[in-house]
Amino acid sequence: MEKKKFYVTTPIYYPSDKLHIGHTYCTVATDTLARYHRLTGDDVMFLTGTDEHGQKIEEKAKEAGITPQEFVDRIVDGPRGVRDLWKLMNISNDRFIRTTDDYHVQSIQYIFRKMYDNGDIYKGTYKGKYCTPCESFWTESQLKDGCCPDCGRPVKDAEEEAYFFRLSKYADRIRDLLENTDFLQPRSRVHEMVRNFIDPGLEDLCVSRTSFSWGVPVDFDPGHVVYVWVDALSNYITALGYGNDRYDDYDKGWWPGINIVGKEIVRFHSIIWPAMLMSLGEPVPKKCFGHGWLLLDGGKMSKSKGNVVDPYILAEQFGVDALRFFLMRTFPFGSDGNFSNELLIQTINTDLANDLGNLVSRTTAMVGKYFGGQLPGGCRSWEAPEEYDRDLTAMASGLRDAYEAQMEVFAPHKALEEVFKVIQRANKYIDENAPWTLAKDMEANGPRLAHVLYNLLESTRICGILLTPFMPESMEKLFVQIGAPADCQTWDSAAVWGRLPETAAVTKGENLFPRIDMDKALEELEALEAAAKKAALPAIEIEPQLEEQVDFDTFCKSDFRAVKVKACEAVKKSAKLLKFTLDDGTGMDRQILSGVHAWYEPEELVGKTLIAIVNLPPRKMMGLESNGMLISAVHTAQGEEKLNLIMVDDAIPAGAKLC
RNA sequence: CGCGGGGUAGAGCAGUUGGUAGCUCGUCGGGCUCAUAACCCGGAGGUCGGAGGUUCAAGUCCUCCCCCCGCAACCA
Repeated sequence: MEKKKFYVTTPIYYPSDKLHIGHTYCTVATDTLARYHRLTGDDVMFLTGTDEHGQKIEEKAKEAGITPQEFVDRIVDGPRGVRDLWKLMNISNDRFIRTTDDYHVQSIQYIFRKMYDNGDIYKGTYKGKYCTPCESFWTESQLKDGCCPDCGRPVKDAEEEAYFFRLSKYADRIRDLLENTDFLQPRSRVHEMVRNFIDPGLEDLCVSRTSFSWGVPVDFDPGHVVYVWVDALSNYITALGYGNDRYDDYDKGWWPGINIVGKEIVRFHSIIWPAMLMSLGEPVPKKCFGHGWLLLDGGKMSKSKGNVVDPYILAEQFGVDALRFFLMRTFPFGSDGNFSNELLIQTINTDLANDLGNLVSRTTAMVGKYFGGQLPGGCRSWEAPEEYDRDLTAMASGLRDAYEAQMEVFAPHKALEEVFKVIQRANKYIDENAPWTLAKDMEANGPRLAHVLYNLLESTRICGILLTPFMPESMEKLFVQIGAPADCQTWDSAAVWGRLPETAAVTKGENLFPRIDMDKALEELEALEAAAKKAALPAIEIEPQLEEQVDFDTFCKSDFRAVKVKACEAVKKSAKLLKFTLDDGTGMDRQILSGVHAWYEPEELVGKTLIAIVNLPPRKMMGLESNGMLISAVHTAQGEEKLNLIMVDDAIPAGAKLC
């Protein structure tokens, strides 16, 4: 029998900035789903990628002084870029599409032309508010106080020639798709879409731009580039080979698939995307699932707020599997959730360290301690099972079905809850049997003890299989520790109690999930985040040069002299000021105050030859008189101001004039 | 009346078709010692935002009001 095909996608992310924990959440969720389906025996295709065109990226690249292609290459393929992140997070995507890939561009042109040829794309006039200096069109709603949101200058009505997609033509079919099928999930999003966009009437969509060039060119009308959403949404089929020769999976029946998306882009995926497919005469996706957001302090995380969470730091600090698990376990998929480092650590400690890790640790330790790492044959069965024996085995035996029911309705958090009920039951089972008491008389109780430990191993085996999609690496380690061979790690075996060989070789290895010291970890995180923030700042910044010129005579009025430091001390009650006593060659000591204590200790300056301007009018600082100013070179490094006093060769006599 | 989501123990959250209000952390007390100062049991703590209504029965359904948060055409 041919395997069932399961095609699942993440959105393609917009690489205008580094990806954050929210992108990671979505990708981990999709990965978990893909791994789950592979486990159940489906033939899986898992796609992710990047959406690389558009005005914003064009602008960002310009700011950075590189081409848009160089810019996206850096974020996608560069160090700690998109691909690195997915590698780190152990994402098992089969394919990675970039909208700048040749084959995709070829397909987009094919798709655009096909929709044009069948009459669904037509040439019209785009009317909007135009900001001339920014060369940008804005919608009414984007305007800030009626002005350009970028530069704040007034906008004017303007028109440009553009192509439009007959979205309105498909309004009824889209409404039917949303209201009368289970295409869009969770159901609550349906109402939102229908009320907001279908009810007021779908307008035709402007699908080309002439105001910028970083996009897929409309091949039959130079000057126009394809609207990024048409470009982006199509990736789900171009990656299968629709309209190109690179792949032939579209024809092999991989489409339709399932689109997992964030709630903010449900609109595009549940209205525009199906309409495009209808226009192309292709089937709409099987499902569109709009998951919720991770919030920070109850609000949205955003670059502008400066509160984005870096997945690299968390994965490196706590482990990839722990982070993956936390994301899937803590937040109901489909609604928003509040992210915090405390919650992350707490979840790791409670579920992974205390419950699961400790269960494996104590079980394997006892098998080692009481039976030398191998249970005796015959331990699988027991003549007169206790109530709690039956309870544990019943729960573990039924776990796979309960888990499956939740996974099938996109509720990974509930699937995990089912697994942890069994893990908690197993911990309790240890107490109920008190193996350490049984072990006191091995002759009488050895067989019973072996049976108890077998039940525990078997329970962890079943849990381990079902946790594999969430924490693939850790579960591999688990299987080694409990001695479960490959045929005891399968989906089928998870539904059958007693598949673990009685005499499996059990080894107590490293702790699977070490307990985390909350206070210490939070402190370290804070330091890491601060360091990352600092590293993100420009390495060196210098003051821009003055445009205004100074005439020679004016310049010559400044009297710069070499001066020698005779004495130097900190000014009392001042954090910055140092008091210099200087030899300026006149034979009279000159006193200058200078705010350089942050960079220099007084004693290290004594004897140095510095440069000062000596004909500034005297000025009082902290009650002391300063006669002139010491000259320094100033710049900013990683956001921090740096200052270097100008020191010259000590052979230069005090009072030498600079000119 | 733009649309949507939310307001449940000190904190953070679950509560599917209405039927004794649960979970994690914290807190208090007890047990155990195999284990990662972990595990197991028990207690205290909630008029489920407010008001009204339907019902034998409402956190759950209906109406009105208050508060918070998102979205409103290129932020998962």
